[in-house]
Formats: sequence, C-alpha cells, structure tokens
Amino acid sequence: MTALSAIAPNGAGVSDSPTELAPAFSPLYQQIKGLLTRSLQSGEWKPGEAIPSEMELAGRFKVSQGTVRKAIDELATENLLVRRQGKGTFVATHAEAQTQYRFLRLTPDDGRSARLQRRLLGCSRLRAPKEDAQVLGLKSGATLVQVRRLLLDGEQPVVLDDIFLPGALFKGLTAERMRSYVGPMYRLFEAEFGVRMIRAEEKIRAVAADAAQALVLDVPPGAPLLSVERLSYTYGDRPVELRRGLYRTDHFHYRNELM
Amino acid sequence: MTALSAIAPNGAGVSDSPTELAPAFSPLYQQIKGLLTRSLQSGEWKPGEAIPSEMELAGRFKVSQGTVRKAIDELATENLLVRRQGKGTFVATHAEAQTQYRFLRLTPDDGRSARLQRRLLGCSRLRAPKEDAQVLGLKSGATLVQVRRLLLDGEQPVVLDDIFLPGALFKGLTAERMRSYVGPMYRLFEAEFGVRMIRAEEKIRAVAADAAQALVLDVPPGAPLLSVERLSYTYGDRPVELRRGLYRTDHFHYRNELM
DNA sequence: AAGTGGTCTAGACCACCTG
DNA sequence: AGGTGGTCTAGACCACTTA
Repeated sequence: MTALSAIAPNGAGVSDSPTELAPAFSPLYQQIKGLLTRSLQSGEWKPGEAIPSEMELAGRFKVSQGTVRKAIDELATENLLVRRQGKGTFVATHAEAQTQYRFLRLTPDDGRSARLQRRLLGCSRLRAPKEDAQVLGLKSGATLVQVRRLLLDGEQPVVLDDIFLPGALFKGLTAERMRSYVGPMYRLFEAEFGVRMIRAEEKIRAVAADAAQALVLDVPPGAPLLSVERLSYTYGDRPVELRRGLYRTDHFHYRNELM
Repeated sequence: MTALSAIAPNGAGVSDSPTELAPAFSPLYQQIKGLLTRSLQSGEWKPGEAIPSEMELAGRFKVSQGTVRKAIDELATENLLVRRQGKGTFVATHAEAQTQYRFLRLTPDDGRSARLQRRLLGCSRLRAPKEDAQVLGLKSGATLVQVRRLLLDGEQPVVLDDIFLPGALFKGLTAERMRSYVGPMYRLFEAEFGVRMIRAEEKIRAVAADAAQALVLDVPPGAPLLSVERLSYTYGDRPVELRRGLYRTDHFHYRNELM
C-alpha cells in the first residue's frame, strides 16, 4: 500500500467536525503534489534528472494518469519541474542557459544581452545580527557566510552585493571554490550544497551612494542607486539566502512584468 | 455549425508543408481560448459579468466540457477570467478590493496597509512625441491625453506620475470626470471607456529628483527617487497606456516576487 | 433541488523523441 | 517501434451556491 492509502477520500483524516476552519478537504492531486515535493526535497530526484513517467507514478500512487498529471502540471508552473514532450519530466535546475539568470532582472537599456562578469571581493563568516537571523529563520548569533561581489559589464561595475547564507547549510564554501566555478552561483549552490532556490522576494528602493559604495561602483558620492534586498526560498518555503544589492541604473534598468 | 468547423482537426488549414516553421498544430483548447478572448475583446461579456457555463460553451463549440475547461483554466491564470465555484466564471475586473491595486507594487516599510489618496494635478491633450507614439503603436503626432497626479499617504506625497493615453480611445476623459470618480483609475477606464488593462511591463531605475520634482514630492533636490516607467497592455497585447512615475522610497518600497 | 465549477477515471489517439 | 508527454472524450461523482 502506498502512503495515500492512509488518507481518506475526503481527506477526513484528522478533522471531521465541520465547525473547524481547517482545510477539511484536499483533492487527491494535491496530496500527490505533496508527495512529489517531498521526493524533491529529500533529494530522491536531483536537479536535472528525470523523474519517473506519469504512468509509473500513477501506478505507484494507485491513481489515474490524469491525477498525477494535474499534480505535475502545478509543480511545472511553479518551476519545480520541467516537462519535455517525448522525453520526460525533469527536476528544474539553474544550469540551463534559459533559466540561468532567472532572478537577475537587470537589463541593458539598449537591446544588448550583456553577460555580466563576476568579481569576488570577499568571503567571510560572521555571527548573524538579530535582524538578519530573524528573516532567515535562524537563532541570532548563528553563523552566516557573507560573500561580497561585484558584477561588471566589461570594465564598468554595475552591481555590488552582499550575499548572506546560513553557515550550517554551506559548510566548506570558500572564495577559492567560487572563483574556480564558472556559471551561476545558484547552480553551484544546488550542485554542491543541495540547496535549490525556488523563488524569491525583493524589496526595491532608491538610495544615495555613500563614499565607499561610490568608489567601488565608480560613481560620484550621492549618486542614485537601486537598492535591492532579496530573500530567497528553497523547497517548503524555507528562506535560505539574503542578498543586499546596489545596482547602477545609468545604463541598465530593472525590468518587471505585472500580471 | 460553429466557427470551429472551419478548422481542421490538425490545424492543417493554411500551411501543410512540413518544411515551414509555422505553428502547424494548434490544440482545440487553444482555438477555444482564442474564441473566448475574442468575445471578451468585443465586449460581448463585460467586466464583472458571468460568462456562459462550461457545459453551455461546450455545447456551443461542439467540444467536451474538459476542453472548454482547459481553455478557461488558462484564461483564469492569465487573470482574464475569475472562477467562482458554485456560482460561475466571471470576467475579471479592477473593481474588487482584492485586485484593485494589483499593479501598484508600493508597500509601506512597516506592515501598514496604506490607502494612498489621489490628487489630480493636470489633464491635457498633446501631440505624441515620436518615442511615446512608437511604444504605444501610434503615428507620431497622434493625440495623447496626459494626466498628472500625485498619490499621498495622508499629507505626505509618495508618488508623482504622468499617465499617457491614446486620445482616440479616451474621448471625453476630463479632469472633472476623474475627480468625481472614487476608486482605481483602471476601474474607470474599463467601465467608461471599455479599455481593460491586462498586464504591464515596468522599467525601474534610481534617479535624482530635479528642482520641480523635489518641490512637489517634498524632498531635497537631488534626493534619490524610484523612476518607474510602465507600459500597459489590453486584450490582444495591444499597448494602451504609458506611465512615468517617480516614487519616494524613504518609507515605502517596491515589492516584487521572483518565480 | 438544481445549477455551477472541481475532481477523478479509463481509454483513445496524437505529437515528439530516441534507439 | 516503443516510450514519453499532450490532447480529447464521456461519464461519474463531489463541493459549493442559490433559491
């Protein structure tokens, strides 16, 4: 029997009093979705790998193909899975060119497709300040890895940012390791540390460059910069990365689509 | 017979040579989606109204309910339709509280749910500059309506923006009409002019306030401001509104979700 | 009770990819 | 040719709303 057999058809398991405001009803495909997510989370299927076919999963879970399909559909629109007709369904990854810089919304004002270069300015450990610990769901004083870096368009600096990661999840992350790595950071994170970034929230403000920032970004002190604070989440909506970035927007802009 | 009867099952209508790179295959539900979109576009079903039930549409188009359902599903995720279990499927609108300020991404830094007040600073007609005409898909020199307004949080100005609309679509739009209207602009546009905003693209930059802007927004000249340029689209991906806004981000921030 | 959307099934067939 | 995802159907039943 599968894990599903324990769940009553109407999801009546725990709560059966209609006075409760609990979910009280969970469609089969949602339960399947949960099981699939758990397999992703546990690393049973790794980024880039194919998951079992719809038919096989249907057999495993003792439901029809259509039900599995609907579960996979939702995971695909959430960018956890990628469907490829004729080939299979794959665990999403930050490896492919298409999804590589999915989270970087900075675009050159002209149509160019600039590939920004990375320059590491520092990598150190520190005790998490109360506030940072809180947003990352850590105890204040927990160890953080801080990575400071610069992104350049040719010779011109464009982005200066600090990346904060829970030390417990990123043991062994060093400047050397990152310098020798070509490709997006998020690819390194998922491949080397098993932490895959799923979604992120950003808070954007306009700020004036202070003296130090101005120097690094090669702008006059007081120049307006875009401040971008990003909190990234992994499976199960667990926050695992905090970024504070400063973007020059004299030749680039942050593009966004509202839907 | 319905409009569908003219479409061969394999979409083989026009192009049948496999050497072409044309779509060459369009699922039934996509065709249904197109027909539904046309009905929305033509105003057959107005914002807020219910569209026919799935069964009725299935009968009209001579397809199964499941196929209609899939078409509606996609239109619902694109926010063109809203499903309400037990009641029906409705044309989306900017009227409801939930979707009212869907496009305004500005949020107070503390958790408050600030309701910004609108103050109209001007409303005039002008000939479209070449660039503006181009992004709006108009001939340069075409008439534009320009609306300048200020959004305030209590006494404090937060947003200053200019709205540019094609004059041909917004005949009779006056400052009086807008002043007497309570509720979101986009609600007025869809209710009074039949122009419904579906989605938008924004370009965001950090800029320094010039003297005039600083005065209106009550900040020192040179203060950093968020520049937000928005191009809004209606049915059929036709651009119909250009906005240039300046946001104070000393107590607010632009929030964004990356997925 | 009747009507609506929401779920689930079983089966057929199509489009795409690979060996 | 055989496997995978993608489409479509017909029918059953469930959940929610309204009258």
